[in-house]
Amino acid sequence: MHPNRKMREFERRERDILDTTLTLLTGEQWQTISVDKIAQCTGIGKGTVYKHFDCKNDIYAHLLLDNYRQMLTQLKRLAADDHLTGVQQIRGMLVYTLEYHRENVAHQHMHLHFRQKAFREQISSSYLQQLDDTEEQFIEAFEQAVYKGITEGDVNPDIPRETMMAGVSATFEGAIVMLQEGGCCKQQMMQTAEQKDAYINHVVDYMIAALIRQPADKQEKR
Amino acid sequence: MHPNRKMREFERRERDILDTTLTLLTGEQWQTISVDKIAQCTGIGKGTVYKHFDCKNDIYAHLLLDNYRQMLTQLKRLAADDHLTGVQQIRGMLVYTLEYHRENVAHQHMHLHFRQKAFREQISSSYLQQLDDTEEQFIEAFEQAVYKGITEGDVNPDIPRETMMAGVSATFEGAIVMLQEGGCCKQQMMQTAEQKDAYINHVVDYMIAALIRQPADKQEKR
DNA sequence: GTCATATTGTGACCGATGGTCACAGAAAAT
DNA sequence: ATTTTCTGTGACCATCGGTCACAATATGAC
Repeated sequence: MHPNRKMREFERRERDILDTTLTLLTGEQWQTISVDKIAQCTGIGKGTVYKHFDCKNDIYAHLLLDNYRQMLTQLKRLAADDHLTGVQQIRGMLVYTLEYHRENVAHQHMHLHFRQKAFREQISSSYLQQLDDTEEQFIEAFEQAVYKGITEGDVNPDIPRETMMAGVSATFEGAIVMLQEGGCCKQQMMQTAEQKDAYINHVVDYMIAALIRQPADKQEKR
Repeated sequence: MHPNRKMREFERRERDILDTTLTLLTGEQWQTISVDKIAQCTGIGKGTVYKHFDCKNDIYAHLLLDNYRQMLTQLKRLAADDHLTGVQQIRGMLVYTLEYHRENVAHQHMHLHFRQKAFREQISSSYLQQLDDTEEQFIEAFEQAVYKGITEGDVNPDIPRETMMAGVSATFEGAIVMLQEGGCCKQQMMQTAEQKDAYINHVVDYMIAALIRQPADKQEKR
């Protein structure tokens, strides 16, 4: 009983650290939050934090992983919903994920941090692998919906899979970058929630259109 | 004569700092390069560096600006080339810029750094403005080519400008992220130059096709 | 209840880093 | 030759991520 209780307390402590960090992240940037501050706000010593995480960025990685898993659950739910057509599933996935990023600025920053080589190289390999695995599952869920769309005759089956995935994932990744407030040159373009919503709709329309369009080589004259 | 000579030496010194930094960047990441190291490798004192740049990241911003301007020159050259159709100009611009990122890993990292809110908030406002201005000019050159493509009947004029630019810029921005080695989940997908080249071609095809395709709403059934 | 042992939390400490500034030394002016 | 101006410098500071010897607490034996 006792060792079990200990373990639960240890895990509760870890949750505390993560929750505290999340709270701090609503008010300031990751870079300005020191480990000492996290420890103090959690009400523990700095050394204790390092009993739970190997390095500062592992805390960040853990939070990101939590978010990824939450999103993945929703994506899988969409993929399993047979009331929807493939294209509707695709649209639902894209809109859900982009809106998630829009609503959760801290997550936006985490995601972009994760794309930095230096960050990926520093976090524990365990976190790196889990994060990559989860992203892989995003893609699988998406491709499943695409396949459904093809069998239903909506998605164009002639688009090479590489071209399609290269385009869609790039557009998606870029949209997250562009959704940042002041994250791009046209600062005034992405301030209000309405503007961001409009942007999400445009970009999703663009991606959907790319999936259902006729093959490009019949139209383009080089 | 003397004050002039002084000024020239001062500027030469600045070039030295930048060149040294660029050299160091081929071997290690920006985060692991200390200002002290830059100063020592340039053969000057650390304090002198801060006579030229207000903060460490300003050096990075200056290098990025140099690259942006170099690219802009080429884009403008393409936009002014009347031997090319609008679509050819568009393709040239996209391929050139993406290949520039592919060949210049240091620039890739600079560009992604620039997308981070923390970085944009720290660098001098002068650099921020110049960088944003230059990006704005990228878009102008691109839109000029698109307009040419429309008048030539290749680019679909019915695509709402917002949808088009939202999609293209997102795809473009995302492609840069994806081009990173180990920058995304499928590590093995983007290692060799051939793979990256193939990726660039796919993603450019995708973007071009998006510009010349028929309006989406006539195809999609919601 | 007491002592011995094991486990876990802690904050002083370390090395490194970005940034500052008083001052030395060179150049210009007189 | 002397004063004045200006520029380069590195010692210095504050901060931060990370470590570890030790303290505090829990566990177990008798």
